[in-house]
Amino acid sequence: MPRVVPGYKKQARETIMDSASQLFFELGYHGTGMDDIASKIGVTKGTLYLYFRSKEELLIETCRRNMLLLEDNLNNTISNDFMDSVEKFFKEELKMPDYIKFHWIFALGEIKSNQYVHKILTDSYRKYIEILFNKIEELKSRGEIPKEADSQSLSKMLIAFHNGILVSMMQGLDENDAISIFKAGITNILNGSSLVK
Amino acid sequence: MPRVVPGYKKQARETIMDSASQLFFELGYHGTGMDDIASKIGVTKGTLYLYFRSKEELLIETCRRNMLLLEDNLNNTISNDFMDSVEKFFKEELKMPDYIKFHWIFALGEIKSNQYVHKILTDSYRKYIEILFNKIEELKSRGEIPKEADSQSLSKMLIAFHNGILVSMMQGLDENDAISIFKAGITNILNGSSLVK
Amino acid sequence: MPRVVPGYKKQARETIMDSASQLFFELGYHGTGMDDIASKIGVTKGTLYLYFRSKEELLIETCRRNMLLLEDNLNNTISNDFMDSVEKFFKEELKMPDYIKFHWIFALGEIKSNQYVHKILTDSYRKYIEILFNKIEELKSRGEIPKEADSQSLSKMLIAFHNGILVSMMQGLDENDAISIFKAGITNILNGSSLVK
Amino acid sequence: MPRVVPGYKKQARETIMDSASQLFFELGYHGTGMDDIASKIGVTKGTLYLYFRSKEELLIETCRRNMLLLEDNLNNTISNDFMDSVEKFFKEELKMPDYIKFHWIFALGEIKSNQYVHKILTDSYRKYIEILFNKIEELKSRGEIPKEADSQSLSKMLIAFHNGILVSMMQGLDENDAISIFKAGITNILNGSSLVK
DNA sequence: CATGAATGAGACTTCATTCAT
DNA sequence: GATGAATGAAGTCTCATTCAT
Repeated sequence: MPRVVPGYKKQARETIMDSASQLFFELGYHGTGMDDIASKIGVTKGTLYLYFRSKEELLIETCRRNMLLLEDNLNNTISNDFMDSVEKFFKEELKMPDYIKFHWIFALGEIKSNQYVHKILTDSYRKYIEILFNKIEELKSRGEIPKEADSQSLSKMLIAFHNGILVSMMQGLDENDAISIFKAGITNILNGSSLVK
Repeated sequence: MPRVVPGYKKQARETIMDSASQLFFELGYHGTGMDDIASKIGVTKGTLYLYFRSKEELLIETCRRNMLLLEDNLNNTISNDFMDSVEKFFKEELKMPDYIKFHWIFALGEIKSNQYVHKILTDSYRKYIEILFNKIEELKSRGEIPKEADSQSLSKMLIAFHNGILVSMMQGLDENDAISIFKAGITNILNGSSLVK
Repeated sequence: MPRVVPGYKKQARETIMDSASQLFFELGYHGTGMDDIASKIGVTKGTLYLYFRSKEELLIETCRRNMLLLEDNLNNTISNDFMDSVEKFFKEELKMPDYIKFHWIFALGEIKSNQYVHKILTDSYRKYIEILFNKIEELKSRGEIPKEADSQSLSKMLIAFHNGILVSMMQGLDENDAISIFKAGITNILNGSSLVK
Repeated sequence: MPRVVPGYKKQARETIMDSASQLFFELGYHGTGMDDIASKIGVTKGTLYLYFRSKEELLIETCRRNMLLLEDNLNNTISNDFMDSVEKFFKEELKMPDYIKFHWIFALGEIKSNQYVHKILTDSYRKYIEILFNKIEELKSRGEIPKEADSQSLSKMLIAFHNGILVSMMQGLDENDAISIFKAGITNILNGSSLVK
């Protein structure tokens, strides 16, 4: 690890979190040793403790960072042309490495046993709802979605559908299928939006 | 534990799998000790090894059994009136204890590191697709769904949406919301089915 | 196990000791489980405790019995024609199953940690010396061995040589070689007996 | 344990092997716990695993090292005056701690159940034969042993006799007796060597 | 007489964490 | 800042022994 560099500490933390992310995703949190994380980036175990107080802190920080990366993608890609931007959003997401884009699926395994992970995931869920809610309201005001539609419910449906597709990918759904049913599903959900009371 | 009872051994295995299921779900696979599983049902560690060769075997058998319980619910509730039965299916599912209905979410955490869990989950995915595919073909033949709809894609969308809702519940979506958006979403997806090429 | 037979209990103990002997020899004392011993003869673990108070008792009794079998062979084969009888003795010994003829080699591994095994082996050593001592004195009185020879030392040499050959067999010496060097060695030792002061 | 010393790791391994050797000899391999080995040298169990991957590796390395120590003694003491050097060899051997000089006797207990121990012991046997064979051929060429003697057989006899005496010592033969019959026996075997066909 | 379910102590091994260097 | 030796608690699994049936 290089040092005496401004922001060095921050960079080192990132490097460690990358390593941890990948391994947590592949081996699970408990299945991953501090040794594994360290040797993957060519340092020794002890070094990790210079940057993170404990393995749990590393988990939490990693979790938080990865959720932010995913949210960033939503914020960066969503635009006025909704259908266009959902496609762009999803394609960008699929370009991310598995250990980022599927990160929250791994994290769900820790949600019951770690209050911090729990908070990160539920907060994130609320944030997604909020972002989509606002977008949908905007679409309503532009007349692209009927005013009677329930924006709350629509947001939740869109999120559920999106997450469900990622889960399906882990169970064998291939990427091209994922993209095509993602677009079709989103369209159907929005088209049928007047039905939601 | 009573003994010298016909089917006793099978019953004992079930008891152990119930205990394991709950704890795996709450603490994660690696976070759960054989001690925990044993003492939850009032026996000692050693006893578990009379019924399962190893902790991994216990994981796999538990996984397999729980997936079957979920599939059973689908098979038992699906009927001619599709919209009626999806509602029934989902309500029955929600009645199951968390450690059963959310079981596969926990299992996803092991999917990368255990080939048997991987197979169970991917096989299950394929089975769900097949069941829904057949049902949809039937609906098509009865004219309830346009013939142009792609049954494969529709099945995958329905599954993704369903799974996504369960994931959302773990992130804070409440049960009543879940039911109402489940019904609405399924309706929308099916109504828009003609759009899927 | 058949029962209601006179001497049944004795017979059952023999059967168990045979099983134990073989396994102790193949897997070592600690490497052998009560389960292994029991299942080899088609009974369950619990049964063994009807015949032996503990695994240690089983070890000791097995040890004692096997040493007696080996001594019996010496007593049965030794006769007036010494050179003839040593050959007969050795050939008979080689016919015994490995777990009997090499038994004491296995037992040496327990000699330091079990006082009873220790006593059995040292007693046996003294008995062998005594038997050979008497035989050699007899040979001396018949003039077949010079009177100046030290019968004690000769006995010890013969025993050492014999045991050393069995040890060599476990290290790869083949049976035919064993027989030929056994005869030659015994001859040489006796021939040179006048040299022992 | 001191550290950051050149060769520290090697030294630590030696210390551990010494501890293991003694305990294996006294309590047997299975009778010895990693705890015992560790606490004898004032470290904790975990430390052992920094130097040996497993208990079995520790056994094998210990076995190998001890056999080498014994071979070294043979190589270091054998010289032109054969009778003189056999005595020196044996006296040096007797000076070694019990857990070294009797090590192979303990190891024989594992020979049937561990292929590596098996190989170490059989290889060692072959090496001893080779060393002695060469020495005897040399003695023949110097006319100290009749040319008709079979060097192979003689080597095997000498080894058997030597090993048999060590076995006898474990069964109660005292050291002085051992030395005197060792010398006498070797002499007799060599003197009678012309008889071996 | 025989079983086999259950035990519980103890085995080997791993691993997050600490700390002297 | 980084190391790596050491720890000790905890994990999985085994096994001699007991006892109700």
